[in-house]
Amino acid sequence: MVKHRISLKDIAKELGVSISTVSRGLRDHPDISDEMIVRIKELAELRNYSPNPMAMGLLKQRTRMIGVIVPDLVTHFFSSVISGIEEVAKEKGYFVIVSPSNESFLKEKENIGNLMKARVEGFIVCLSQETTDYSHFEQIIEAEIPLVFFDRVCLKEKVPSVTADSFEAARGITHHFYENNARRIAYISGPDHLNISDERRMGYLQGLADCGLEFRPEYLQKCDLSTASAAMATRRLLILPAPPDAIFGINDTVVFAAMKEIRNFGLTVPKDILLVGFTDEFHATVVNPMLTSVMHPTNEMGKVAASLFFELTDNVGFPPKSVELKTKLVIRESSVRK
Amino acid sequence: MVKHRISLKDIAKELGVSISTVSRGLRDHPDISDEMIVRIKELAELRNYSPNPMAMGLLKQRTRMIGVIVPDLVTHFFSSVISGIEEVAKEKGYFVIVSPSNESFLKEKENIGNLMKARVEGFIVCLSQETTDYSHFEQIIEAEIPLVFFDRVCLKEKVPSVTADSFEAARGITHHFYENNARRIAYISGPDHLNISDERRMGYLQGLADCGLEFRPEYLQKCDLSTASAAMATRRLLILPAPPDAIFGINDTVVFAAMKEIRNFGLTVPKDILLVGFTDEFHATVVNPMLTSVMHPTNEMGKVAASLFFELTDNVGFPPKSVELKTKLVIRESSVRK
DNA sequence: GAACTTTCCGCAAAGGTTTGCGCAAAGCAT
DNA sequence: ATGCTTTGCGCAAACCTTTGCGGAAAGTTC
Repeated sequence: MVKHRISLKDIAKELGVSISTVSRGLRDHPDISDEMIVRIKELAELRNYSPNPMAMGLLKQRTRMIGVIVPDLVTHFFSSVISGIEEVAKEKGYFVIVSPSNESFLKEKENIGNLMKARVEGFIVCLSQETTDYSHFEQIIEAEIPLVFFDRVCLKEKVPSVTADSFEAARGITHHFYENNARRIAYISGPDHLNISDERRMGYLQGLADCGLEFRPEYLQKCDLSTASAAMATRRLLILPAPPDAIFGINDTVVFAAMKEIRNFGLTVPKDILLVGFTDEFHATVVNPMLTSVMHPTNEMGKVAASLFFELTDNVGFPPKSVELKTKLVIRESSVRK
Repeated sequence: MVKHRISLKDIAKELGVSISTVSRGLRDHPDISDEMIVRIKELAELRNYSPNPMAMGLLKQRTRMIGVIVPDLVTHFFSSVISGIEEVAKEKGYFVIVSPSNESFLKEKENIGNLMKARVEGFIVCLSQETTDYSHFEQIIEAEIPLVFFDRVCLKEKVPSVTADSFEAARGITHHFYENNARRIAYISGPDHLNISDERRMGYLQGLADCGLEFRPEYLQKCDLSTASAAMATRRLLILPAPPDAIFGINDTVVFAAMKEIRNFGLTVPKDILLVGFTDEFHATVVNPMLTSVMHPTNEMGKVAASLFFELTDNVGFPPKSVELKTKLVIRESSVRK
């Protein structure tokens, strides 16, 4: 059992005053004399007093905790978004509890249930790839608990969100491929219901149309964001009679897996196939050749998500905002033909 | 403000019984009749009641939260360790609050201060690379709060810990290099005060001695675990009059940075330089050539750390345990010469 | 000197839950 | 009928902090 922690009662007893005097003294209440305030603060400091958040929480019905649900931990993308969230949250005196769903719908629901039980004051969420049923979010909305989505979002008419300009980014990639003499351009997508999959697919189609290229269904392959299924999607492209001469994937991890498969096939990047990813992970510059990728303003995404969150507590009843941040294509070796 | 949550009082009022009856009924107390228990549970379920953790916490001085401090989020290593911790913690009805220190001593201290304020029931910690002053941990020990270290550890005589067999692993790497005809073997270390740095260095030295190779100080370069300093350490090796023909690094991220530097230098792996890393990240199989690395039983490390944590609450006063887990060298292209 | 005002404290209720202990009613033994 | 035991509840204290409001003592005004 933990040693007894110092409470207002202990301070009060030692100073020979009441608990309410100590409580007010620590908060510079005008009813308390300056002399008394000094005595109280000095002793509190000496005794290493800090208020008990459970008592405060019980009284004010506040935990000062925000639940953040991400589908994956091990990417710079999410790490940087979380950093942005924490920066804004900390300014407001809030904790962030990160709960990875590991791309599992059931785990996502379970995490939300657990965080509800822990009485977090609200949620900032990026959907798992399996999530198509949003009823667990409807319950949060129903309970009037603040909720914000980022990157992979849903219920935009009810919940504020911050995303990236995926459509334009995918369109830009397709243009970039075309400008590097690629004519058989493929896209390895994720699950259809994810807004990022769909927006990138639409951008890809628009890009093809822009360049006067015909859409070929066999050049649009899906995977479930695992490296194994990404490898299989790549294989399906490579064994085509007229395999693609350029491929982009829904994120860098998918493209890393594609890169392995291309190499296993005895082909080389960029000579045989141009390659581009999304999210610009650290390893984009480690792999050989270095990977062209779409850089997201991830830290800003986190900050915007947290700002939207705090705006919610101030502005109940306003229509939810949707913020779209601009991305940038970082061109490296993998997508350039001399 | 959040809508009113259902409390025992509400259930009691609706059933026309007392709060203590409802409280006991929900817990199958023998003083409460079976009939009453059924009525109470049915209504609680219908009203979606869940106990308020702040009230419980105030009463029992428990938060059911464990603070987990890791130096870095974006590696499969830490992600998998955290998974192991969470698995055991969840079995015990506990939450895990993950606080990354981002390899910063000050951030580590701040995180601990914040988690103390949040009244987590204890800590499971992996040291930041900057940590040489352990007074913030001494304070935890002093307060009789459970504390366990993993991977990068300190205060082993006071605090239970779980590590990997770094000495044997480094020794094995050195042997492996030797068996692949490397004779100028280098090690890119981390900060000296980290046990993993030191143990791997000792294993390296032992391995050199085993193979009848002379230790050359210029083949032992240090970095601070950032990719920039890893690149510089690599450069210092490459510009030597007799540069190494094999290099291993303290972790995969360091080795990925080395890989880039070697390529920038116009050299190739493994033809010119054999390469090996630690922690066997996912990208070890993406990079070309695929990287040989030391695989750690990370999920088990997490489970052992959490088990040690819960043992602490049961067995106060016992000498702290030190568990060392076995690693495995996964041999791939980067360290094999035909 | 009396009446009124100001200063600077303290009491106790409240948040939600657990639990020691008390009590009324029913059951049982003599 | 009486006395004892068992059953099945309820009361209220406790955890820690904030805060509305009350009150004693000092200060001010007439």
